[in-house]
Amino acid sequence: MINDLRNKLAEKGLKVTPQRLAIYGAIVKLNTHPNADKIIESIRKEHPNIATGTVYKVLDTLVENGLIKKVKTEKDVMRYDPMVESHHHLYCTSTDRIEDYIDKDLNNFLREYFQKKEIPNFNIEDIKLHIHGKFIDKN
Amino acid sequence: MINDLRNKLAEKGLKVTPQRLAIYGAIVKLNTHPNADKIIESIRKEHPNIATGTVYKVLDTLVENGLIKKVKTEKDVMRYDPMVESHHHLYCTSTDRIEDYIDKDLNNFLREYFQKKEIPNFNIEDIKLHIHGKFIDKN
DNA sequence: TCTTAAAGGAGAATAAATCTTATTTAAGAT
DNA sequence: ATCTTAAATAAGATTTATTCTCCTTTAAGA
Ligand SMILES: [Mn+2]
Ligand SMILES: [Mn+2]
Ligand SMILES: [Zn+2]
Ligand SMILES: [Zn+2]
Repeated sequence: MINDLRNKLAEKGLKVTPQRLAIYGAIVKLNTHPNADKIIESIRKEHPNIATGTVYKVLDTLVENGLIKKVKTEKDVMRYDPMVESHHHLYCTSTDRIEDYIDKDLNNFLREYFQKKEIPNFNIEDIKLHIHGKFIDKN
Repeated sequence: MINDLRNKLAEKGLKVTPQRLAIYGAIVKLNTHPNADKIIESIRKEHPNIATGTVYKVLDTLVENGLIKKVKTEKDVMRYDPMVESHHHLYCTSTDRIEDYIDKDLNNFLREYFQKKEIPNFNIEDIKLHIHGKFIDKN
């Protein structure tokens, strides 16, 4: 998956740098839709000298090139997602946990639904569900 | 609608202050899911002396008491919504325009859909669609 | 190996939001 | 109508996430 990134960066004419690989690697490894701080914390173990500004810059670059996505939250902090295919999210209403929710059936339904029922004066490009609730696992 | 707020504040044991009325009134009047800055800009015309910190404080209070809602964005800034009944949003992908999307049929479908197809280890409380695309009006 | 534009490091700057403290005020009690 | 008091506000400092500036380093192609 890091090699995927190498290729995608090269394709786009972007330099393959250790910083970019580390940051992308951290987002994938953490697998928790981390924010910049969590990413920095993670990469500093192996690369103690990557600058904070670099992390934000790399995140922007990766987003602009479609290699990661931003995840919206109710807090004043952005989070990042290595899954670039359109999918939905489960938001915990009592913690900051965010998980992926993938549902092809639902996507198909939504596509058909909005093909029939057009929204006046609006051209849909993408639909994401924000599913709010509580995770109920043993811990 | 401002009188609604007076009552709701009183019900909750909160003081009815000019600041709270002005801020809530601005959100309703602007009708554009404004951010704190836009709200401040609007209220300062009539109430030039309301402090910035007060606006944020009041917004928090209103959110905590369910009188307004936060609206998530891809930017590092929170926006606010006077419509507290659960509804969906249209997000413009080229401007910061956000509009309400209300669709009872869709809500009914979603309720049924997720009654049948449960999400493992997750208890749904609310579902919001973020519909991304472009407004196509004449201007 | 050389060249060079792109990228990163360091730290200052900015913008949104929060916090602190003194002052004011809404609202209930007298 | 006045008094009392907890709640709310004003002002401005502070924090936090993010962005910017400027200089140095480096990836990648020649
Ligand atoms: Mn900011
Ligand atoms: Mn911020
Ligand atoms: Zn995701
Ligand atoms: Zn709305």
